[in-house]
Amino acid sequence: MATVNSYTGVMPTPSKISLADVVGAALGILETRGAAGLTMQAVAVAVGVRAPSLYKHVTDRDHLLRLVGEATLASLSERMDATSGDLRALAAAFRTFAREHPAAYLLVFSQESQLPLASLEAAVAPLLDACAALTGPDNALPAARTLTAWATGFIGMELAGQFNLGGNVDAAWEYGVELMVAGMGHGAFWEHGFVE
Amino acid sequence: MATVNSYTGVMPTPSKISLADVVGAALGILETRGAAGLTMQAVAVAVGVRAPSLYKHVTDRDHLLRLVGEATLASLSERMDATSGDLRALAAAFRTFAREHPAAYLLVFSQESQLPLASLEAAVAPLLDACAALTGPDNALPAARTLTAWATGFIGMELAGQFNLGGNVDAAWEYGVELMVAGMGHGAFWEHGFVE
DNA sequence: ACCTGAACACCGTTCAAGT
DNA sequence: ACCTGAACACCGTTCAAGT
Repeated sequence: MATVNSYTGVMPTPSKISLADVVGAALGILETRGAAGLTMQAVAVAVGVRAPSLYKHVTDRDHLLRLVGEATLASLSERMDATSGDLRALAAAFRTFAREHPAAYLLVFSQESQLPLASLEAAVAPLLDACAALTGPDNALPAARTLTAWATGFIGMELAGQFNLGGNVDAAWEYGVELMVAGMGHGAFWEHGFVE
Repeated sequence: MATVNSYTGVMPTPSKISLADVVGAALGILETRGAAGLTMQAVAVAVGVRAPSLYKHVTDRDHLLRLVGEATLASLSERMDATSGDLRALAAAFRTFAREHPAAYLLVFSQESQLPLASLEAAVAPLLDACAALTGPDNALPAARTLTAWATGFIGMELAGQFNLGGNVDAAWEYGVELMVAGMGHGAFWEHGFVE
């Protein structure tokens, strides 16, 4: 009895590329050639196919970018979960990931990401927990927003090379971490209460 | 004696558009249609000319974006200088400007800006001074970096609509400001000293 | 000396036609 | 049922030709 493989002349051609292939190739191109180099054409070449064929696996370039972003978030989540849960360790893991995968990081944490917030929050959840542990429940949300704003802002500036005044960038990072930890620890400065 | 204007048939055609016209049109398009809508074609139509003519005034689309960014930084600088110099007021002015001109703000403070750092620093200089007044000279630089990282990160998230957990976003902003002010005021948490 | 039409290279995307 | 070539719309940019 003939196998499917020996019969390709008769059977409908089985697809030689999977969605995982496409996303994987896109991730590789993103890291080596940056976001601008991540063209449908480049992905097609990488997986050994012509550009139009990609639309069998992906509705859009935007769709592909979203899948790449989700894959990136998944590995970031892994990394965060693997830390001790200490706020300093979490912040360090976050920054390390960004420096290792700058283009993928920026894809996720830039304005156009449009990722489902659920996955984004899952990745950052350990950070929020660490904040809540310091502030107590009432100030947990504004504290978490302060921390994530600072971290993403710092990393964005670092990746953009906007820290050109010299000085010790690592020391500035640690200064920020310690300021956050200290401020969240005793919230005496915060008299207004949370709701206006 | 014939004026130049009455003689246009003979004189080399005087340019009907100026660089200021081009930059002004680009600023308008940026605000109304966003960065993606800011095409050379759109600018050309706005100033009443065909796209190739723009290259008489601008070497590149990148060049045009840089000019737009510099114009944006100039008005931001004005705004910052018009405040009292108090750190809370400066931060508020910065955020207000970003919300009034989100596309222009993002053009300047995103990864691809490539603006001369001199003008960028001029715009933020009052912020740095306010930090130095709180921390003293030794910690001024890391403190300023912490503050600008937090502010740009917060605004970036706000403009991207990434604050979807409900709660009071304005309160989170003020929580952050007060945490910064308090932390910079008494730097007791910062034992390491600045240089490692 | 400015402006223009035409052209080029390069995108993303569609679709009828191949196998 | 997947893949392809050809085509389309839309970019930025160049350049010879108009005035």
